[in-house]
Amino acid sequence: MLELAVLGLLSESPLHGYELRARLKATLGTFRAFSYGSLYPTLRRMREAGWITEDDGDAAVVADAPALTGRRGKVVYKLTAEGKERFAELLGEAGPSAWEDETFGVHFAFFAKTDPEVRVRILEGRRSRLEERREGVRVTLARTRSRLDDYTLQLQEHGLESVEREVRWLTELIETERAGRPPRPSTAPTPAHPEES
Amino acid sequence: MLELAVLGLLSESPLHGYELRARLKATLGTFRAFSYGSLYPTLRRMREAGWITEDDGDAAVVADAPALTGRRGKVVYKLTAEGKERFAELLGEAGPSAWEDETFGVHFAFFAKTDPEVRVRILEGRRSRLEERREGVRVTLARTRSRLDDYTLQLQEHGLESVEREVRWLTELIETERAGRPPRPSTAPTPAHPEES
DNA sequence: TTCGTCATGTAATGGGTTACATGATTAC
DNA sequence: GTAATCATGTAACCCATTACATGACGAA
Repeated sequence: MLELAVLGLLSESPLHGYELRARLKATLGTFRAFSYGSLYPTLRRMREAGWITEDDGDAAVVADAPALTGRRGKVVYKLTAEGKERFAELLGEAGPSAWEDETFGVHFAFFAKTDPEVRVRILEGRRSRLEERREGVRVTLARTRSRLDDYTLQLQEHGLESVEREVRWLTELIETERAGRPPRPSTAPTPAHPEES
Repeated sequence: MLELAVLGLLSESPLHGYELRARLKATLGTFRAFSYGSLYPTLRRMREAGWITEDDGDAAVVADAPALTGRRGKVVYKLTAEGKERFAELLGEAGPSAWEDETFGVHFAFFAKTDPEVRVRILEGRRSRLEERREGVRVTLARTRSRLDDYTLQLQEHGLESVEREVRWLTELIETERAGRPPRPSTAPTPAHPEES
């Protein structure tokens, strides 16, 4: 998960850990957040796996002081050839590993670099996943509705509506994909000031 | 998490593990699912903690065959006095542990058994949590919008709308709470047949 | 008699989090 | 010179998952 996200971001430009995390936030939005406690170990593992290397960003600039006692300064990472391969491999996956709750957002975030056919298969896979879930909820809801208290019912229905909303979103995206158009976000330019009461 | 859910369900009636999982699904809906691999160990821990006991459901019925070789038949669990206390304690929590993403749904599911004042504080806590997140996204979105590709943008905006939707939902619930009314779900009785194309 | 579903459980593993420790750089 | 924020990292832990193993029971 984090691995894919890191490969994706580094495929655009070399970055150091701290900056990487900021980009992660900007790229994934509400979908997911990662802490340093998982980012740095992941970077180490990826380095050990040979997918990234340290591209000593400003090492030259401070080339006098460091000498002994392990580095001190930004550690800029960049993709290796194997890393690019690995990224391509992950982008090609069009199974559950790409459309489950925890993973879908990250795959979607790199759709611009994903093969159009893979995109459609992932969108469809996610949609049927959600449709299954929706039907499951509808069935148990129909069976248990009368026994549920107001709050539980409220929770069920809010959940159901969320799923239905995402299904509609996916359907639109799939249609757009089939038409070969890019998904132009038609939304207004996001009001700077919230008008919530 | 699972612990609270189990305490909540057992506070209504004694249940065995398998049934417990079905109720979990019915109660939490789209919010969360648990596997047996976490349910059974949790039940064991809770038994060891003294919160639940085995209320040998139909042990009497099959009282001849079992004898040696550890049980075979349903293991029905029920709350102990300590379990009820623990449940009340968890229901009283009105901090982040009740309104974060992973926990909110479970707490909400047992709102019918939660003190009205605690309910409002949890709803408000969750709402400001989401408002923070919304503002965070709005800010980074305003800063990076032009640099984002269509898909990333699409993801951001879908996420933003989801958050806004939940904020509206919470605001309605809070108003209803303040008015002292129960949250009657006004939605139509859920169409049995999906009319998705 | 065999298939589906009800039912209970364990072992290995995974993928993260929190809290902590440390130090460099920038702005006031 | 000190506070904020940039920057890197580790250790302990948590809460779950997957895959597996086992077995009872009812219906075809």
